[in-house]
Amino acid sequence: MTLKRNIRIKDIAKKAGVSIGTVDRVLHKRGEVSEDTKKRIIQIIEELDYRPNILASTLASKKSIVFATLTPKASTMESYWAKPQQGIEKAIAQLRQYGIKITQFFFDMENPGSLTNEATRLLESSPDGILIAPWVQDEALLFAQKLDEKNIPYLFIDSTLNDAHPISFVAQNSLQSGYLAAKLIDYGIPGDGLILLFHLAKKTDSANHLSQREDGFLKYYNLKAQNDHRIVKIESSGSSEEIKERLVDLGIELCDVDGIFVTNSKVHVAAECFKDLCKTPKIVGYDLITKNIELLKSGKIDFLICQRPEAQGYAAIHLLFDYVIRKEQVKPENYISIDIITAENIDYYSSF
Amino acid sequence: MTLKRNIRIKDIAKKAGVSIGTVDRVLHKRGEVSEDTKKRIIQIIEELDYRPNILASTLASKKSIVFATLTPKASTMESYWAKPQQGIEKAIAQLRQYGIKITQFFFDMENPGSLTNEATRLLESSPDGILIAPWVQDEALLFAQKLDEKNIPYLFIDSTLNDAHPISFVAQNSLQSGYLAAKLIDYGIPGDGLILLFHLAKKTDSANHLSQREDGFLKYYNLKAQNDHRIVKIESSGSSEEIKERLVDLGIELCDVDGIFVTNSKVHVAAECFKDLCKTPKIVGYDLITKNIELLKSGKIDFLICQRPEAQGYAAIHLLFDYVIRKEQVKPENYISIDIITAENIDYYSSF
DNA sequence: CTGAAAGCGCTTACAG
DNA sequence: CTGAAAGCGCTTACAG
Repeated sequence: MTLKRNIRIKDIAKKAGVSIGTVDRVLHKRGEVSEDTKKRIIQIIEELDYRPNILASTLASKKSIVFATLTPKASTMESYWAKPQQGIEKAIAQLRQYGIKITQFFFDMENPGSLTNEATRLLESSPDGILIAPWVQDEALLFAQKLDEKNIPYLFIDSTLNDAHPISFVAQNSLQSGYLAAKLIDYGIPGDGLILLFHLAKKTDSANHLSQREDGFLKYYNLKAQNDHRIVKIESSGSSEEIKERLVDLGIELCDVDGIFVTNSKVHVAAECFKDLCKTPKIVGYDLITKNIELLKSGKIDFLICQRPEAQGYAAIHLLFDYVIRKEQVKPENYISIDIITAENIDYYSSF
Repeated sequence: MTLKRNIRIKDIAKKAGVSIGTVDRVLHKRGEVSEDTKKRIIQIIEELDYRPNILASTLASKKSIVFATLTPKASTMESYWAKPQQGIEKAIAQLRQYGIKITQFFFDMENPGSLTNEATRLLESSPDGILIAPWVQDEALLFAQKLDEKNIPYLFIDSTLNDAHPISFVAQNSLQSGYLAAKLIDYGIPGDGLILLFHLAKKTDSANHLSQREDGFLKYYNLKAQNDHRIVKIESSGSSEEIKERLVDLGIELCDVDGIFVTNSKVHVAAECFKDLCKTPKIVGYDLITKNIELLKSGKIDFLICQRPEAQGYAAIHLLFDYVIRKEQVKPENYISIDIITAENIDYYSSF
C-alpha cells in the first residue's frame, strides 16, 4: 500500500499553472474565473480525485453555522421527549469543534399555537439548518411551507409530513412496528385468543403515528395469524381505573384477556390493570420510559418496542451537518431500527 | 446565551505573560519549564477551562498515527467476520482526515499458528494502537502479554481475555444473550416441551463464547421456566443429514421437538432439518448471515440474536481514537446491545 | 528555561 | 479575471 499523501489545492494550482486563490474560486463556484482556466482546473480536480481537508477548511473559515431545533417540551426528565434531546445535545457537543452553534426551541404539545410562536422566534435567529419534530401536524406543515419558500433546509425527526419538502427525515416505520407487535403477541398465544388494542392518547397527540401502528397490527392478524382471534379496540385517555370500568361496560372479564397491544408509551397504564391477575396476558407496547421499564423488568410487560429516540436526535443533527457543512447528499428517508426490548436485554440497550 | 468564543493557547499565554511555546510545553508535559511558570500556567488553564482545538492540533502536527487490526480472515463476503470489517473500514474512512493510517492483518481461524505469525508482522509496522479479535485464546493471550510488556495499547473486539490488560473491549455479554434466547423460546412454548440445544461448531472456534451462551440458556430454564421441560444437548460440526441421524440415534422424533436453540450462526443447519415438518418448532439462533436471513424471512427461524458486528468494529476503532489521539479515558467494558431480529423488523435493522 | 518563526491546508479580503 | 498575503489555532524545530 503506497502511503499516498492527500493532494492539496496547492497541488492543483501548480498543475494548472494558477494560484490557489483561483482554484478556490472554482471549488466554491464563486465565479470570476475565465471559462477555460475553470475547465482546466475542474479536469485536474477530477483527475486527482481531490478531497478538501475539512479540518483545515473549517479552521480557516471562521463563519459559524447556526442550527435550530423545534421539538416538544419534555415535561420531566422521564418523559419521552427528553430522549431525542439527549442525542441532540451529544451531537452538539461533538460539533462545537466545527464552529456550529445550535439554538433550541420548544413548543407545548397541549397548545398547538405555541409551535407557531416558537417557529417565529426561531426564524429570527436566521439558522442555516433546522430540525423539526412535526408533532402538531397542521402548524408544523405551515412552518415547513414557510421554510420551503425561504429555502432554508430542514429535517424532520420522529415522523414526517406528506406535503413538506424536508431534506430528509429520521423516524421509525410505524406501520411495520405495529406489524411486529402483532407478531410478538401472536407468537406467545398459540391458540385462539382475546386481544385488546389500546389507544391511550389525547386527540392532540400525533394521531397519524398511532393509527399507523394500529393498521400494522391489524394487517398482521389479517395476513398471518393462524387462529381465530377476537380483537377489541379501546380508546381512552384516562387512568387504569377508568379503563377497568370500560372493560366492565364492554362485558370483558380481565381474566379472559390473552393479549394486549398499546399503541404508545402509555402501556404502563394498561399493564397496571392486569398486573395482579392469576394469569397475566401477553403485553406489548412502546418506549423505555421509567414506568414501562419497571413493569418490563417485573414481568408485567413482555415486550417494549423502542425507536431509539436518542439515536434519532443524534443522527438528525449529523444529517444536517452532512448536508449543510459537508454539502453531501443525504438519504431522503432514514428509518430507524425497530428494536425489541425485554427484561433480559434491557440492561444492555444503551443509547450508544 | 453568550456566544463565548473558545479560548486559545494564545489567550493563556497572554494572561500568563509568556509565549505560546511555553504554554504548549506545559500542555504536552514536555518539561523545560520552570516550576513556578508551570504552576501559573496550569492554574490559568484550569481557570479558563481550556479545551484544545483538535482540528488545529491535528492539522499542525503532521505526524501520522498508525493503528493495526488483527482479526479472523472472512472466507467469503457472507461470513461473519466480513461484518466487523465493514465497521472498521467505515471508521477508517472517517478518520483518514485526522491523518490516521490503519493496517489490517488477518489470521486463519483453522490454523492457530497463523495468529502468531500475523502478530509478528503486525508489530513490524510499530503501530500506536491495536485492535484484536482474540478468537484463538492461547495465541491471542501470548500476543496480548507481549503488548503489555511493550506498553502498546490494544483493545479487544467480539470477546475478551481474562489475563490480558486491554484498554477496553467491545463485545456482547454471551451469558445474557443465551438467557434471552431461552426467554424467547419459553415465551413461545406455554406448556411442557422438548427443547434441543445445539453446539454446531468445531473445536477451534471460540469455545468460551458458546459455552457461556449455553450457560445463560440453562440458567433461564433453571430460574424462570414455568413448566417441566426436557432439554437435550447435541454437539456436531456436520451437515443437516448428520444431525438428523444423530437425532434418530437419540430416539428423538423430529415432530416431537418444540424448541431449538443453536449457540451460533450455524442455526441454519439445524433449521434445515425441521423446515418441511407439519409443525415446526420454535427456533432461535445467532447472527444475520445470508442463510439465516432467508430462513428467518420464510418463517423457518423465529428469532436471530444479533451482536451488531459492524457497530462493534466501528466503535472499537473510535475507542482507540479516543484513547490514543484524544487521550481520553475510555470505559473498560463496552457491552453491545443484544438485538432481537425477526422477519418483521429485519428490513429496518441496519448497521447504521 | 524561553521566545520567535515557519508551517499544516484552507479561506478571505484586498490590490491589481 | 487573477495573485499575493494574512490568518484560523496549534506544533515543531531552532536560536538564544
